[in-house]
Amino acid sequence: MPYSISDLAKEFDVTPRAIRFYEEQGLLNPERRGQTRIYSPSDRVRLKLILRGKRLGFTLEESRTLFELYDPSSGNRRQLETMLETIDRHRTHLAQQLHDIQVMMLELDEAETRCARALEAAGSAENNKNIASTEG
Amino acid sequence: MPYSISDLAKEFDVTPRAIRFYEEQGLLNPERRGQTRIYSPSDRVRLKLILRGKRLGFTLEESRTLFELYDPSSGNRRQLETMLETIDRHRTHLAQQLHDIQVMMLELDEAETRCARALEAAGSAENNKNIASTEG
DNA sequence: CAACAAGTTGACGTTTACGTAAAGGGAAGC
DNA sequence: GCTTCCCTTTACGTAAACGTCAACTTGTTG
Repeated sequence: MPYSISDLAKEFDVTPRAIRFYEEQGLLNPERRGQTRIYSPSDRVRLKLILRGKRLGFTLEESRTLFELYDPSSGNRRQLETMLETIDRHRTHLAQQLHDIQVMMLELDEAETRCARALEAAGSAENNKNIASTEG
Repeated sequence: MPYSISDLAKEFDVTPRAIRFYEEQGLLNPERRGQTRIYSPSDRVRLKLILRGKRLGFTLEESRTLFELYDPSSGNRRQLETMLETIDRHRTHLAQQLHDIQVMMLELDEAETRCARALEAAGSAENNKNIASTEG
């Protein structure tokens, strides 16, 4: 059930150095057996969330504040309101990204069409060359 | 119809320094009147695309290669095939992000619920205090 | 027991994407 | 003509997120 640092590194295709760095930044807190880090399944989930955050362009700092949203019981009224604002900001951000992705996907479709057309043209040109050389 | 650097800077909420940097990296090529940069509407669109790329976590380098996809006529067969691969990579990437966003939106909903509950609890506690102090 | 693999802690290096002066040009207004 | 903007280039500084040694400890395997 527990993982070594290289277990996680291999599974998620990151370096042990990166994982240690996330810990240094306060995003992970694995147990230790002596000096050696021992990662629990929940540490593993955390790492997963960190990497998902990275894929969405979040800084490690942002991911860290997102983690705090998982435990709202520890906050006073003021902190809870800040949390709600944070959630709203992230929602807006995600909605913007969602829109960006959809538009870009359409553009990729168009780009693919243009490329395919250009390849076809190049292909037929090459065919002509081949025909010509075959004819010669 | 043309824009100054500060026009664009204001419109897109970036610094002139950033815009000059994008040019330095080969992403923009505005005309000049003397030394002064003059941006056309298409330069403006380019800047927009750069910033959209940034929102999706692309490096400037990646955005630059994406721009090249807009003009496939200038490529030979080998380059066109590379372009198609690039398009496919980006599609996969965007699909992953799309998924990440959807999952995270659900998680934000849950987090909001937890926060609201915690606030409610804190609120009723405060009410009790108020009642107690009103009662005293 | 020697060697090797895998882990550890510094500590400095690197890339990306700008920020931040410094020093100056050119036109517009008083 | 002087000041005030806005623009310019050059150049060094910086934050984030690791990469890359170096030097060392800790099992474990031949």
